[in-house]
Formats: sequence, C-alpha cells, structure tokens
Amino acid sequence: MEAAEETESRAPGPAMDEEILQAWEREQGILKDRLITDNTETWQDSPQFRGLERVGGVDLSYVKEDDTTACASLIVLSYPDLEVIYEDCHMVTLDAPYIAGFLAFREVPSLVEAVKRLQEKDSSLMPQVLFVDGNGVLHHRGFGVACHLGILTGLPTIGVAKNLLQVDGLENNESHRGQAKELQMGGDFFYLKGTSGNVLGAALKSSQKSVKPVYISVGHKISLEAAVKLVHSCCKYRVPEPTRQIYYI
DNA sequence: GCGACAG
DNA sequence: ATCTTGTCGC
Repeated sequence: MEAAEETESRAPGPAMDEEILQAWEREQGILKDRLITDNTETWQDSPQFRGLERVGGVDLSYVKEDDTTACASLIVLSYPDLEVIYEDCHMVTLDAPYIAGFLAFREVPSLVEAVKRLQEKDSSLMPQVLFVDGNGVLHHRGFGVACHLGILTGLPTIGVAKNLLQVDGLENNESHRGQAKELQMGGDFFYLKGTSGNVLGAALKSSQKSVKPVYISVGHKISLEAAVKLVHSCCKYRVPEPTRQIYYI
C-alpha cells in the first residue's frame, strides 16, 4: 500500500527530494520574470557614480563542524571613501543544505532578514547597491543568489564570485586562463559569453596586484558595464571592500 | 565510471 | 565553505 512511500529517503543533501528541487526551480523561474538587468538609478549612468553614497555587502560565515549554523552579515560603507558606517552580524540557523544552483535557498532568507533589521533600525543607512558573494545571471538557470536577493529586497545587486561557475559552455580551461593572464591593469576585464550567445558576466582583474580574476554578474537593477566599473572602484584588494570588510567583524 | 560542484 | 605549514617574495 503506502509502504513504498515510508521507505523514501528523507535525508537532506544532494539526494534531496526531487520534488523540492523542482519546486525550487519553479520558484526561480517565477522570480526571474521580474528581473531587471539594466540601470534603473541615475547614479549608475554617471561617469563617477555621482549620487552614490552607500554601498553594501552581505555574506554568510560558516561555522566549522556545523553546517546549520552561520553568521549572517550586512555591512554598509560610504562611497567613494569606503568607510564602515553600519555593520550587523547575526547568528542564524539554516534550514536548507547547499546544493550547487540553489545557493539562494540556503542563504537568502537570513540576508533578507538582515536588510529588514537595517530598514527598521535606520533606513537612512540603506545601501543603494548590494554586493553578494556568489553569482547573479551567471547561473544554471540565469537566476543566482544575487538575482534572488535583488528581487526579494528590491535593491540593485551585483554578484561577485571567486570561482567561475562552469555553465552555458563556459569553462575554466586553458583558453580561459590564457585570457585571464592577459589582463594587465586593475580594472581590465573580459566578457564571459556562453554557448547560447548570451553575455553572462565578466572576469575582472579587480586590483593591481591580484592575479586570479573575480567573476562579476548582474544581480538586479544594474547593467553589467556599470557593475564591473563599480566593483573595480570598490577594490583595494582582490575582494571588494563591501564583502571583504565582513571578515573583520 | 568520470567530471563538475557559486557558498 | 573547509581539510592544511611552511615558504618565498615584495
């Protein structure tokens, strides 16, 4: 009778219920319809980002030996000085495992809560753009964690990943590493064009001394060109200050 | 069986 | 993400 159902595995992890993954894919598809991948704010079209005064970064710091506990951090810096004007670190319990392609379902709820806390505490400090650890449209289904957080908060977001997510034919192969080697100055970049013909992001030499590029992709409400330029302008080292400062909290 | 796998 | 020390170079 129902005996077969009782024997189904309930263990979390990569062997997670196919039904849940399908539901998550559907949710990504629905939210993706609301995505805006162009500039929506006037400062984004200004040569020096005139009008931009606050940039934010979010990240989850994981605790060793416990994959359900983490510290959700939100930091806000002044722009262009990059001085810390707000920081919040909150211990959280995570209810979803990490599955490649579904990072948002693990991290986004805590990040949305962090934005809500800032809204209630001092909305005048709300950042005008958020840097997110991970990818935006450079993603299996074109809807990474940066897009997801952008839609749920309404804020412009930029995905900044430390490794190339190999989707749509993009590969960290000899050819790719060769292109990266040719990047000379901090700020030099090349576009990442998938087999589909879509430009999914850019590999950016983010600081003068860094060798390995960072991978920039649009999250929400900003163009790739503006995102690349802004990330570079926020980098003292390889990782942009809005997310790097979190490691000092 | 093998490679790939943001955080 | 994390496992993991020292070492070389600026």
